[in-house]
Amino acid sequence: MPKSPAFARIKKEILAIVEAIPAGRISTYKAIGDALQVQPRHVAYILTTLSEIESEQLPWQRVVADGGKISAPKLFDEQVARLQTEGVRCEQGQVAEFEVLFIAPAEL
DNA sequence: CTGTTGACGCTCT
DNA sequence: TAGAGCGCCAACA
Repeated sequence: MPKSPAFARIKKEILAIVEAIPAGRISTYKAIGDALQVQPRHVAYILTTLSEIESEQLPWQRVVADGGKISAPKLFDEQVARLQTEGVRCEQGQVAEFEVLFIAPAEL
C-alpha cells in the first residue's frame, strides 16, 4: 500500500463513492475522477491496489469505463459474473442496460 | 534520477 | 462506425 498522503485521501474518497453506488447501478471512472478532481487512470489504479478483503467488501464491479464498457482484462469474467448476480445485464464486454448508469455526486 | 506500466479517455484516421 | 495513437500522472522497478 502506497504511502503518499494524496493517495490515501483520494483512495478514501473513491471508496466512499463506490460504496455509495446502489446495487444494480453502475458508475464510471470518468464520473468519479471528475467528482474528485483526479484522472480516471488514478481511479482505476486505486482499485488495482485494493486488498482481497477490500475487493470483497467493496462493490468495485459497479465501476466501469466511460460508455459502460468493461476494461478489466484480468478480472473481466469475475466482474461480469458479479454484475449479472446483481441483475446487471452485460453484453459484448459492456453493460447492456446503460440506463442503470449511476453518476457519482460531485459533492460527497 | 530515469524508464515502464496502466481496471482510461480524447482525437485523429 | 471502428481502430490506432497520444496524453495523462502516480506507482514501481
